[in-house]
Amino acid sequence: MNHWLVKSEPEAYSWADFVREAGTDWTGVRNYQARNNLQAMQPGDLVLFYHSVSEKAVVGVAIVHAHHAPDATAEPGSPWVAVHLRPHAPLARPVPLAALKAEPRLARLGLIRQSRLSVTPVQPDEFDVVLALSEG
DNA sequence: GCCAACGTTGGC
DNA sequence: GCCAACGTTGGC
Repeated sequence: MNHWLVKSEPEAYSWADFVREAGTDWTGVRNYQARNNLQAMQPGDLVLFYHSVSEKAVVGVAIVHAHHAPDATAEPGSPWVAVHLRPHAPLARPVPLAALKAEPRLARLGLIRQSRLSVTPVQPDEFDVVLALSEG
């Protein structure tokens, strides 16, 4: 199983919206590197859900429910894809970006190294560290 | 509000 | 194919 992190501005689409809808097609990604990451997602993969801009914290864990399909919000024939995500569990407490940056074991986290990339892989040990921070 | 990072576009 | 200009994202 692989692990990932997706970003969303909570003003545009929040964890609360996601829970209310009990899942969503993760559409709107228009960057090839991020798209490649969407294409690599498999059902059952766990995905950290990060609120960017106003909150800057990891707030929950989603699970990949269906692997990639053409993004219905993109032009037909375009290369963009979406996966279907469902809520898995909220974090016990949100983990702020500052806490991620302060943790040496997360120094190589994609979110930190490439802050603009909206879909990034997460190593299993990094995933565990984030969960531990939310419980600590 | 500013600015760094970075992707895209288009002229040459 | 190079690179300057420009737009967007997102942290500070």
